[in-house]
Amino acid sequence: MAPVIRTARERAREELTLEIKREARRQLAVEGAQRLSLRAVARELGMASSALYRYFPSRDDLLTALIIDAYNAVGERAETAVAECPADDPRAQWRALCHGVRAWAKEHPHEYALLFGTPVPGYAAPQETVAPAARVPLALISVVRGAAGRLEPAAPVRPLRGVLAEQASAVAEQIAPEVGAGVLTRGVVAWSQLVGMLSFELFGHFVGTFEPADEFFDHTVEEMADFVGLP
Amino acid sequence: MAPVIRTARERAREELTLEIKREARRQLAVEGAQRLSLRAVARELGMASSALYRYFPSRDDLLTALIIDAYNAVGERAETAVAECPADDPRAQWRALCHGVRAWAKEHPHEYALLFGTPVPGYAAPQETVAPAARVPLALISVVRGAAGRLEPAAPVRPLRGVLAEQASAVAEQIAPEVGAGVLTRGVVAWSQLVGMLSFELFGHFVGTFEPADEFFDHTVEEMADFVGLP
DNA sequence: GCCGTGTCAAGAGCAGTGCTCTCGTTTCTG
DNA sequence: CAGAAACGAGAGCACTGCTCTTGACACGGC
Repeated sequence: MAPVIRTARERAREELTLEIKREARRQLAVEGAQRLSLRAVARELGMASSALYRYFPSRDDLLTALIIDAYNAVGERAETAVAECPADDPRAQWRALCHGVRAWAKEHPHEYALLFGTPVPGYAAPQETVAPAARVPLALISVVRGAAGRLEPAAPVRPLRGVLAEQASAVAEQIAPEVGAGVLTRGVVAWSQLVGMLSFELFGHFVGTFEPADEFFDHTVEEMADFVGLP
Repeated sequence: MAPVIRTARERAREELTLEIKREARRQLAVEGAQRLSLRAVARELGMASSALYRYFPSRDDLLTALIIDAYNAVGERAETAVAECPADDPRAQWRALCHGVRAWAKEHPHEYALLFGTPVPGYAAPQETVAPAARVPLALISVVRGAAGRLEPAAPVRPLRGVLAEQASAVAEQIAPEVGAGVLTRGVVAWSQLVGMLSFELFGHFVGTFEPADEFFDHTVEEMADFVGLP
């Protein structure tokens, strides 16, 4: 594909792009996306702030790059967590996935907030983010898929109706044709529950009640596995 | 308590404080918290920006005031939704509460983001926000409480252990002694699921799959009612 | 080897921000 | 009524994202 060796200029460009992202990520981790400043990044790198615009046309573009990297980071974490489990133990995979995502979120709270908190710019969710963003939910569905045929939801799944039935079937057909639309929908419910729970924990909504939330998290992961019907 | 008629100055102060909040809320609704600007508020009100600091010592304080108002708004919405249902129909109350919260969130997406999205300032969650913030979850628990004795979780509740058992018992004792710690914990799970689902919808994580999310929402509300065991 | 072309960093500058301080004026209170 | 407290306005500081221009450097074709 792309040649391994390009001109010195292009190599320098690539290197500087990485350097900028690295420093931006550092500042993001410390101060949060809100206070991420292009000028501060440039200052830290010893370059003029205007020079930075040769690499990222705007602050939002830099943030978008960080968002994509973050999605890929948490996505890879989820995928490897699943891969490290026995292939015939969906429940262990589920556990590992949830705990992996939580560990990543607690290590990078500001990046988590960037992904699942308030969208920063003018609602611009560029197309190139959707693939990385789908990695975690896809990994989650793949776990359910691996349990197809052995799924035993503790409570009967309510039948889907109307538009929802179509939506769920369309998604199931594309991603996990082996599992029924009802169970797949439960997987989505569990995914949104996971994110809601993590947001509560990281954004401070548990203070004074379920903080620290470690055991609450463990318990809920188990309950949601029951909910989906993982063996 | 406080005298009904104070000096003209105090009345003007109160009125201007409301006016400032009103204009700030207007800008918040249009632009989002990110772009809320003290100077723009002052400009719109025809006053010097410095004068505004006589009423709110900092931008974060103004935001905190808006946060409290928003918590109270959604809290009241949830409470009236419950109150308008038959007292002996917990499931209808649950439905009304969830749909009321969602309706409020869709009417005021930026205020929702202010409450449940990324925390804005340096993690400052002042003490005076916790009471308003608790109104929705308290209303939710009150619904479960009203069903005490008739609760029939479709799936058996996993026993709580260790720290979680203590946390849940402490909360239950203070709020809903009639319901067991296990069911109460399921209520908290449902609450976090509700917020996660709303965040997904409002922050654009459902585009291309479960958008529009109306029927998904309806379905999930029922499933979570089953999960908690509401009759 | 050279030289035009295009890329690059840097500086100045614009419009905007939160916030502070000072300075007269107005309003309340003892 | 006089002193005190509260008030609005203005200037100013340090900062932001972003644009435009200028001059230097590296690159590829001749």
